[in-house]
Amino acid sequence: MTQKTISTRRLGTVHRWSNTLIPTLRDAPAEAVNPSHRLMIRAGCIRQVGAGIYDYLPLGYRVLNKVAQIVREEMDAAGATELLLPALVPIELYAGTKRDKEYGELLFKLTDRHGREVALGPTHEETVTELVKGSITSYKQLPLNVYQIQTKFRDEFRPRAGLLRGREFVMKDAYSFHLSVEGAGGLNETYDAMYSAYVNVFTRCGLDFTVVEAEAGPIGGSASHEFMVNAETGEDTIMVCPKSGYSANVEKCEIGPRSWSFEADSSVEYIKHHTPNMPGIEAVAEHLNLEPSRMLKSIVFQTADGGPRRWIVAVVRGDHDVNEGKVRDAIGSPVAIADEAEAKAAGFVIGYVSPRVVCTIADTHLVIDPDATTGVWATGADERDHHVTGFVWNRDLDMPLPSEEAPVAERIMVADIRNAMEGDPSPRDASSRLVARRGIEVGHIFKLGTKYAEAFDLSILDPNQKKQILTMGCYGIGVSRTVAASVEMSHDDAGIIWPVPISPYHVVVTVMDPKNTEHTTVADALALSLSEAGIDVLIDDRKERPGVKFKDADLIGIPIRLTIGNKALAEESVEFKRRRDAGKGDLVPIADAPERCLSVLNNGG
RNA sequence: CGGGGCGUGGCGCAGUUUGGUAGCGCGUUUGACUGGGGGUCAAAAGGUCGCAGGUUCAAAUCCUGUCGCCCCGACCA
Repeated sequence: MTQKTISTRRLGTVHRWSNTLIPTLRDAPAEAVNPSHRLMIRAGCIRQVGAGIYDYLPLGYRVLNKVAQIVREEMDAAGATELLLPALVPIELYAGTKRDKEYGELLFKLTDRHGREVALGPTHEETVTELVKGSITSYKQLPLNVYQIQTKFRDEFRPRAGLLRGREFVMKDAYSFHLSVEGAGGLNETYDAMYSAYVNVFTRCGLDFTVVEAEAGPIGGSASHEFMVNAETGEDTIMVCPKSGYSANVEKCEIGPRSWSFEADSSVEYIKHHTPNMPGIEAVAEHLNLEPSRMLKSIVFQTADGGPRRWIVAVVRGDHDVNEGKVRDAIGSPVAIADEAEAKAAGFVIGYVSPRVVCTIADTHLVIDPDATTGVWATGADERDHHVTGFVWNRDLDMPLPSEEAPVAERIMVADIRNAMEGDPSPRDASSRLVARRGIEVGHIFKLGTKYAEAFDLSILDPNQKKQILTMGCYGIGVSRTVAASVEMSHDDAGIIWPVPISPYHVVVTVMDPKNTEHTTVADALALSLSEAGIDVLIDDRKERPGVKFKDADLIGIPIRLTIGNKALAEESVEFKRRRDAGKGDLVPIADAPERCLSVLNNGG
């Protein structure tokens, strides 16, 4: 008799604590500092192997896989398809886009037995571009969006905070290819689809997050958004307008209109002071006994657009920070901090530069932040070891000054060129002020444009038989970082509190007395019916004291605990407790338990 | 890349100043008692003190070098 095999699928997983590896720790290793790092180690999710290198133990790996699976489903639903790229990438590929230099030390490099140089891929723009170049032959195959979920490598100078900044980490990267930016099949369409997919991913993961406008960064490109998990312990600062909903990375955040003028009391005396070895604002301010906010900070940039070099002196208030991206946007050309030797040769006294250089050094332009206009200032004396006080723009600068009506004068302009700060006017609602919040970047989407396609000459004939360079987008999610971010976002003194969708198990069945067959029988039956409802179950069948099991259950953060003990069994019940509730929970008839679990899990645990 | 700190059983730490045969708590193993929020008692296993060299009769301890790890800053998808 032939036996027919049918495909079956288990809905939920049932594991026994005694059969898996969950080495919980009462104390975290001294070197772990961040909540996610400490708790994930204590909960037996990860172990440190080296700086920025970790083992993923079963518990941690289950969470990682759940996040990855959600990412996968949403990417597939948004029209992207998965593939796998190599971790080992020949160095020539990165040399093609000069990123072997741009990444510099961040790139893990190794030499194989034949002396070839190979990099451990930190990201794969070059690899996919090369792949697509060799495999796409017609514009009819566009648009195309492919992605991979895999380990990436970056030799971070200072890895830290556990999974938040490792040297080896799991990342999803998607790359899209288009004939155009606008229109059907264009970059914008896919970018928007990815944006929605990302919102879905992080919502489904159960995370509290904010989408912010971001700088494109060294990867190149135009528009860019970051997805930030809201957490006090986050490394990134984001600015939010509570009224309009505008939010942006602090590096990108615009500042609303600020009124300004160059009028000031010109009766104050202009005095030169000896300030030996004090190129910094702080020291000078202290020496002259005034606030840094009464000083001007003048940073010398040079244009970096390949054309004839111009000097750009960015002037902000002493307590503010110049934003290079804003300077670039203001003058409409890429800029870089001036080469110190060249700037000195041109006559800049680096460390003691004042706005007056615009009058004395050729090809020099001034960009002034509104907050650095009106008033009487202290600034450099354009002379080594000297500063001046009593600097007044409209008296001490022999050059046409702009006004609010005409913010660009001959070689001087006023523009928003500093980093936003809490309390600054919102750029979207004049009546509102910006608020600063902390976040952890878990996703980033970019419109890359043609940078990589050009570097690899990735072009194709369009319907008009014209050769066209392809336009690209790239979309990353830090999968392992997302896991850590969710712990940063959601934990308490007792341990982790996993969001339901990414929790390693949904229910932990705590068996009070594993030697009591009634206990184990009920536990097994319960686990079975829970798993049939699609619930992942961990049975704590260890011969441990109840206190140990309760503490561990809290530590590893499973959303629901069902306790099986004599007290509840006497009433044909189990004890039901949500992780986020305090106390002992309440009795639920055994037969009703799966229903109850399901309804609580469906409502976010 | 600048500044600081730390390497001693699985984890947390003492011992280093002033050299003298390595200790505590937790955890682990065995037994007994116990049995609903990290229990008690008893017994036991487990460390060439990161590594290498030097000084010394003698080095966890002093000297030199080296490797590793962490924190702050800078930098950074």
